[in-house]
Amino acid sequence: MPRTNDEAAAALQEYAELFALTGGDAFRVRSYQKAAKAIAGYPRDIGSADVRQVPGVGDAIAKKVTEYLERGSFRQLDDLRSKVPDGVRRLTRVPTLGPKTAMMLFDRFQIDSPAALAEAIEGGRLKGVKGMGPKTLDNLLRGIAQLEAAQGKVHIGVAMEVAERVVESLSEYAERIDYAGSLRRMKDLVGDVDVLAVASPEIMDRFKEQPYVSEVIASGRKKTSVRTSAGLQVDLRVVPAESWGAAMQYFTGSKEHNVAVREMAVKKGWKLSEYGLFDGDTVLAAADEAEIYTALGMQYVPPPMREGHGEVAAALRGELPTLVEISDLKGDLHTHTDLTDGIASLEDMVAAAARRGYSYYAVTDHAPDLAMQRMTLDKARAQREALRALQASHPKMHLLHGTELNIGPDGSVDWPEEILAEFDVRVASVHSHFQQSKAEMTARFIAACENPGVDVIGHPTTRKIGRRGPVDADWEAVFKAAARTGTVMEIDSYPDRSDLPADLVRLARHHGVKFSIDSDSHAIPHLDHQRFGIGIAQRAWLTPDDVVNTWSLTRLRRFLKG
DNA sequence: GCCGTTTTCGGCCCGACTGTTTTCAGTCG
Repeated sequence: MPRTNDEAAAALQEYAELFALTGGDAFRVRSYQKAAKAIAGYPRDIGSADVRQVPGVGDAIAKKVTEYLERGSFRQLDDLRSKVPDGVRRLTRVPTLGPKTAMMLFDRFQIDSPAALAEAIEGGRLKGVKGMGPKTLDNLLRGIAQLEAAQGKVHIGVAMEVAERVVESLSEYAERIDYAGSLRRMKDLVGDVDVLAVASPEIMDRFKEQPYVSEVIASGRKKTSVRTSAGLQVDLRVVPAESWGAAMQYFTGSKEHNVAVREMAVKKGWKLSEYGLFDGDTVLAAADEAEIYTALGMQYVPPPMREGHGEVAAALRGELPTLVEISDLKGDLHTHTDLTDGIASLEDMVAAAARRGYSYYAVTDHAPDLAMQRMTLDKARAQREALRALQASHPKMHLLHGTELNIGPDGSVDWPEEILAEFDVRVASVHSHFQQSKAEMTARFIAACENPGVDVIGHPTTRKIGRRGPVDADWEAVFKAAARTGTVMEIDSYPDRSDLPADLVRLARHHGVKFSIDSDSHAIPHLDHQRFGIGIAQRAWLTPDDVVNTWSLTRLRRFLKG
């Protein structure tokens, strides 16, 4: 993963936001955003490639990026950063609060954080302000509450990038090094990153020197805690080589899982700690994590299952399911191209998918009802022809032409059944009217499931971590409808979506629903995101049989409607 | 600020919803 690209893209995105906040031209804002997106999704490292090759990057942006690569910022960004307090930018994170309102709140009321805004609303300071009626204020308060719910945590995509970077940057100083904690359990929200190392204490100094470290919180011989530039806390612990496995077991958690495992040890008259499994002074297991589970007479419990949801009892009975693995996936059923809001061409996306060794691959660009995408039936059909023509160059991978439909407020989708029948895969997703009542939303999803032209419900809860909460629906009723109609529920692997989340996957599976683990790729690097979807699936104890895109194409086609 | 098979200027992703307004600004996907 080209990290330089992500960082440069983040700087440009920040610049776009600041530029918008200070009343900059909207078309230029869009240019910066477009370039940021293109750089983030560019398959080559812009540190070594010419950034001008990236579509949407011209002379002016290339100059900014070049300066950023040299010194970690650029002049115009520094200027705007000094003009706009950080808190104003944070204000725009509140749903329904955009740049105009944020700037007004700062200029007129010196409000510079979501917390200050909540205080001002509750104190009645904004009563009677033009454009700020009771409903608006109420919505803002709810938005702030939502924001605070995820506070201090980041989604797995951010945490994984930090963790992998820490591990990579320190591996030359360590005999062993790996991340543990909730990230290893593949939780969708991560509060901090735990890294364990077998190394000499000098690794702590090397750690503190890393460019991604913005603040050292605490530092000793055994443990150092830092905050990274992404705002995430990382704890590095040096552990003895002979207790590596026990330390991984202990620091991977969860607390509930560890309590249950330790109880097993106690029942046998043994003791389990981060240093090993002991019978008195005798070491029964310590260096190897799996041996600890074996010594306790149970199956090895994969980290995503370690949540205290009965996995210890199941492992003792030898009844843990065989979890779906990334290598089981035979394809991807939800991806985009630059025909709509993706940034890579059909040819490039298909070629990248082929390199992954898939047996099948569906292109599912947006359907017309999402007006901004300017999709038409003619364009979709032309894309289908182009895809069929590409098939000859990819003899090992079956190309499927799909679409991502929009589920309207009443549950209907973009096209009538006879048009839907032309597509190989029909994903249908909610992209509007997020505020519907629970009853309306439930009826909406059920109607979509009952549509014979809908195969998969895409990113069902429509949440965006840190930005938008899930829609309200009676999921039990929706899943029953999905199971009854043979409608697949998607596990959208895009890390800020992680949707369905694991608890809902578990509920859906209980009702007999099948799943597809899709990347929802909008650029070539996004194809990698399926690993996050696999994490969700494993947390929900899914087996390959539960996941339709582990199946052969023949079985998949038989299962899909129409 | 970017871009070009109407190419160096003049467009650029469009339309709908929400809450407010009395005709529309702001926000979103």
